[in-house]
Amino acid sequence: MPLQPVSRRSVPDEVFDQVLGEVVDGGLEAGEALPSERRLAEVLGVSRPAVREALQRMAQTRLVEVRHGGATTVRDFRRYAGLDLLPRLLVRGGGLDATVARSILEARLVIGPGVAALAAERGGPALLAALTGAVDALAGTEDDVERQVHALAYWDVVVDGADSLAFRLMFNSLRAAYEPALEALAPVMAEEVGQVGAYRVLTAAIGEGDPDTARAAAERVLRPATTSLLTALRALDETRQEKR
Amino acid sequence: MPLQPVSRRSVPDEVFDQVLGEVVDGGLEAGEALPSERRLAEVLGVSRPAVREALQRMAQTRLVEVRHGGATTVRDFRRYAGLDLLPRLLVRGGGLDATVARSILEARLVIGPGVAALAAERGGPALLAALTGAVDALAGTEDDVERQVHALAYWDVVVDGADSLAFRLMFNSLRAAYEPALEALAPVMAEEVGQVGAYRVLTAAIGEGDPDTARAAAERVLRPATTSLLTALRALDETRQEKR
DNA sequence: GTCCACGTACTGGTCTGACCACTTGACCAC
DNA sequence: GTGGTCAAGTGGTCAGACCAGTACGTGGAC
Repeated sequence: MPLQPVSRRSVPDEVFDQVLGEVVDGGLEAGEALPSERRLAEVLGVSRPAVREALQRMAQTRLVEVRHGGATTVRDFRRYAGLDLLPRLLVRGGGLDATVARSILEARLVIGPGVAALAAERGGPALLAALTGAVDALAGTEDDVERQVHALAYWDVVVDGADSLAFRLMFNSLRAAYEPALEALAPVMAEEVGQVGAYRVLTAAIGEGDPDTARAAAERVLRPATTSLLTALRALDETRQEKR
Repeated sequence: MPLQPVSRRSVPDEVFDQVLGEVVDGGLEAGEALPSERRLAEVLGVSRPAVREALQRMAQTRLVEVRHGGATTVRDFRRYAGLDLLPRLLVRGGGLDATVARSILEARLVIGPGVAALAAERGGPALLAALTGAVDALAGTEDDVERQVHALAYWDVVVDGADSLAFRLMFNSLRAAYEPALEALAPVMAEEVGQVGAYRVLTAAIGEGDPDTARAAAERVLRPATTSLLTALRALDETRQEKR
């Protein structure tokens, strides 16, 4: 049995999550005013510093605007929130949000080839060696979860090779959304991470230093699973429509 | 003279910025331990809650790891930080960081066409109308700063049309990095935002609903300025090399 | 009557000091 | 060695106080 570290949620964490939930799940509309810190503290049965900490974190994420002397108001997260909010929006309301999942798949399909092209442009022998190592690790296991971990590590190397901070940070944010669901996604991602051959082709293309070839190879890695997942999501959506 | 709202930096803000600076500008390496909250409070001459608030915000950004009972340690921001850190990294150390600026331009060139393609796929007459309105606004001014604002608003509409939360959040993060420097960038961006014709072509392509045409049109909008800016950045870099 | 100044009652901002909960590492008994 | 114990240091939380800024009603000046 894989023992898990016990999770100890702090009081401000709890408050943060509750307020966040109200904001992203629609309990509080944009422009609406939050209760005062004192009032919130009273209602939630915690101290004011705890509430304060949570609200400051909300402000940092651009989800609320706090004005000294005035009320703290909710901002439109669709308009202002950053990519770091993605994990939270993906699991909105219990299960995965199909719309959000779709958007992540689409984004991946756009960004992956772009990063691969940059990596091909900039990478040298060292990058090729690192990629080869990563793909060997991928080939060395049969377990779907492990394969996903190795595939993620592979892309990590690609992003490093692209030598782009913007893409690196994007990748970090996307990974933060992806990793928690990694085990649950094992069955649906098996198709993709099992294609060791496609990864080898991509590796060779990047190694050759030709951006266009690398772009195409990356698309060949990502496209199949993306398409079938999008189809599955659409079917799911239609099922839901019928239920109404 | 354009009066600016006075900036009232709060104490935790100040602490946050200082610690953030230490972390991203290399004063503190990844893995290193921060001074204790009490010690930091003493050294900075502020109360412990103020320090605490700042550190919690650092933790939220995945820049430090705080462990109850143990020391707070610095994490590797290149590996864990999200896209929301981009603005801060762009202006590292006084001026713009050329490497980071380059990466943003490259990312823009990858994402813009991708978003345009999605918008073409999904948008209807309403999107076309909104885009036309945005491009008309762009055409209606000669001022380079205003043009940039309108171009940004235009892309905002495109992103809306793509109906993708992931791209929307990415756009928000990138805009947060771009907007503060908007005025400073007016001269170098003039070339791009002055090409009203290219925007009209893009608008028409999206309106027609053909993803590939839209992708190509978006690239024609973004490519020229991207290329010349990248060249300029490279030249800048070489100048700096020679100075050494 | 209209308008503006002002006071009041609220909001968030900050501090102090205390105590609890947890981790670490040294020490000690086995 | 192994495991238990304890003290010291760390973050976690709280209560209460006071400062600083904003919103709004009320009054007086015109």
